[in-house]
Amino acid sequence: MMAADQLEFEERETLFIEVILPLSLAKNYTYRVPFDLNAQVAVGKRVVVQFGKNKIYTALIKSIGKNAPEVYQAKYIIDVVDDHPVITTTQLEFWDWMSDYYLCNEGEVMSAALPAGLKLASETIIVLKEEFPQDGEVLTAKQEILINALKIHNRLTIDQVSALLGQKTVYPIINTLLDKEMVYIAEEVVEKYKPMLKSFVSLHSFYHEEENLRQLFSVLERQPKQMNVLLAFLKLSKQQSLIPKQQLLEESDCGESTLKTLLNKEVFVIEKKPVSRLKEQDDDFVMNFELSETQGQALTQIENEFDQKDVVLLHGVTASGKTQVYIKLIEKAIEKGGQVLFLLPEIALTTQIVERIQRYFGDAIGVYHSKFNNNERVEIWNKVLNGKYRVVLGARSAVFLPFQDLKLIVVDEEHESSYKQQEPAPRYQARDAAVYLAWLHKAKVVLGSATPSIESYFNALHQKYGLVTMSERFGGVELPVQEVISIAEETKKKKMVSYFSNILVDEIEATLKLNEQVILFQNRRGYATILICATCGYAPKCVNCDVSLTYHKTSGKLHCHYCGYHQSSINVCPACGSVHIEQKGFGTERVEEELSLIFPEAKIARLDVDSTRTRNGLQQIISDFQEKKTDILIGTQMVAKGLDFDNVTLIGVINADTLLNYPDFRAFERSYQLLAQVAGRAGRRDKQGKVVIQAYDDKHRIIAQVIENKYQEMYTDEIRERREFHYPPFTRMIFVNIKHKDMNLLNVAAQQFATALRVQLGNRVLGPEQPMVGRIRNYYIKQIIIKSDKNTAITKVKSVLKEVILQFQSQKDYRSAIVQVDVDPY
DNA sequence: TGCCGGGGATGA
DNA sequence: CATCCCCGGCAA
Repeated sequence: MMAADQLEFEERETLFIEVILPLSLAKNYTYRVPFDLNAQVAVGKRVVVQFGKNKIYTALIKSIGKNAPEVYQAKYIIDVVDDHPVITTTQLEFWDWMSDYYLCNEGEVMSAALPAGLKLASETIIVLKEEFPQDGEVLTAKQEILINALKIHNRLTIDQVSALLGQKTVYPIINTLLDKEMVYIAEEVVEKYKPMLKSFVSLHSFYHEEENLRQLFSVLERQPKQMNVLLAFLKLSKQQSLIPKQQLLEESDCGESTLKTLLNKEVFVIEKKPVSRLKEQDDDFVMNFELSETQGQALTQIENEFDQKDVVLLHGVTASGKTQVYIKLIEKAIEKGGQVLFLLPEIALTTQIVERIQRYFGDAIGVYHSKFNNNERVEIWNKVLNGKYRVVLGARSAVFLPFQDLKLIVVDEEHESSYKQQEPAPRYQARDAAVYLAWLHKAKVVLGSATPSIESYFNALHQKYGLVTMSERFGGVELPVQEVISIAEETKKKKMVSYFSNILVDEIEATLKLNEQVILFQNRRGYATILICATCGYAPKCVNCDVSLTYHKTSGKLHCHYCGYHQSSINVCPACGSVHIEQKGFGTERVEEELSLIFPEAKIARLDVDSTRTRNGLQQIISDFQEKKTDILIGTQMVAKGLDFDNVTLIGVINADTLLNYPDFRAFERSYQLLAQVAGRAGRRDKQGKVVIQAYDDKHRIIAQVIENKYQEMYTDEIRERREFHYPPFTRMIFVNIKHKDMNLLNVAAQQFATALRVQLGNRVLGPEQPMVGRIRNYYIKQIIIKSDKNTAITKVKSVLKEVILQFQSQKDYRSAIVQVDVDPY
């Protein structure tokens, strides 16, 4: 028990808190707590602080101390936002690990982890002073514009002013108006999360007295409409405690006006209450199923492995029914009272698997991915925090949710590259992060895939993970018939119609006749990859990046796929004036066009980043295809990722070579996974599917291995090469990208950086070298690769790297260089 | 991240 | 010379 005088002392004690700001800052900052907020501060709560001259942010309390910083005077915090911590201590540990492992700032982790709705930042607004001196003031044209705009809009943000005046520097102008005392500046904190409010109707407390209510009945006898509303209300109130206004109006079949009269008479009162915007699930709907023998065995094996190992790799061929096994595992985990995280590649979250699992687990399940808006994400966050959600289906960022008691993590399609965040920092691999997160919670992990990543399979074979294999397709679904076509030979025999071999065309025709659907895979978007002048060889390039522009016919423009730059297309060569412009290479757009010439009747849709850019584009394309509104779906690798369509019986790969020729040590692994996944989409249930793969290099070993379903053989080949050439999993890789606008300065800087690393790490350091694309968004790029073998402690490598970065950035000339670190860049 | 001040580019 | 833009430094 705390003595009264001690409490007094505590209240008067000055506290200092270390906070994480959601910005890319090298260190955390310390603020001072005013006495009256002492009782409210706690680790994991958010506080409002001023940072910089007048910006206001929400920062997160990381620790609370009693010592004042020695070298500076700490500012006071403005307020404490939360009643209860929104971040658990486990999460803070997880953040710590992430910033440490992936070599980034805690603020960057915080930015990635918190849904935008939980991060408030202030915005500077300019407001007109009410009693500003009228007339008499001589204004410049720009000041005039601004004042006039303010007279209409009352308040403007800095961005709006900037747009209004058409220039970036606006502060000088604003400052002149400040001096004239015509306007003032305010910081407006936008509370980003807004609960959804719904109007509920209740009876005025006066009528809670039975006598009064009886009188009301007699009063309303002559107003049948109002009586209706009252009766409807009483009827509804027997069934439920809260009566939504909307429901009452529907039930009583009356308009707003009748209700309004009753409100004016103070019979009813209206109250607005926050309601969830998440769709509630029917939880009575329980779908029961029995596991097949193979599935049952897999389940038992996984559970047995869990006795020894924390992570189990479930290697199950496509259509082996891994999902049912997951469901049983999830069920058992939540029976024990814990929570479950089910990770899926982003795109798979828009589809059937979600529905299936949602239907099974009812309203104890939450879905979390980037297509949700801010408010919805905050609501999901809170439901995970207070334990209402027992299961969360989510994309990679779901690893940041505030789990209380995680028992199991399932990572489906474990090999998917979309688990790796590329940009911005933290460049984390959600699958690997999940393994660490599970360790924090003492939870178990299942990694599932039909084509496991080389590193996971390696871990399984080397006893780090358990391994469970399902090699039988569920319900005896037959493997698709696969056919490889040599584009070179078919061309020679004149059996190619544009990009399609006769065989593929015939197959498409046959499939459409049966009213079945087709997926065509072409791993390039746009229309033509490049335009090139046949006379002089000139090819239009991006002004910001060192890449050729891709021609998009839909927009009629040349697009840069790296920075988004676009310009109108050319008919005449700007270099030599020739009109012979040739198109080289082709993408999904072109395939779509050519195909519609061959099959003018067929309904064709395209699934790529371009066609799914709009809010519901992706969902629309997928559901149209599912509902058979489209016959043929042409897509980039998006079509391979966890999409299941029952009626698809033909898959065509237009050109497998683009995948195989990709200059990366993972190209073959990726090609195998992609082709196998694409092929796996053909023919489910009772229909045997067909796969047609077109390639110039039709004898490639990867294609043969896909066709013959020889994962192990592919693995053995790959692992041999990885060992020989010192690639992961035999080494760990860290990419250091250094960027600068000045090419010469960059060259010197990168060279020096590499030399500094070599002093301590020797030949583990490779480069600097120019990456495939040597300039993006006007920044030249050099890449240094650190390959550390298994025997070198990676912590040592990282601390050396940190040191070198620090030392590098302390040099005046190099301050403007951007250093980006990517740990495990795959 | 966003603001400030300094220095260089641009232009009437 | 004024105005704008870009860059580097800095914030507790």
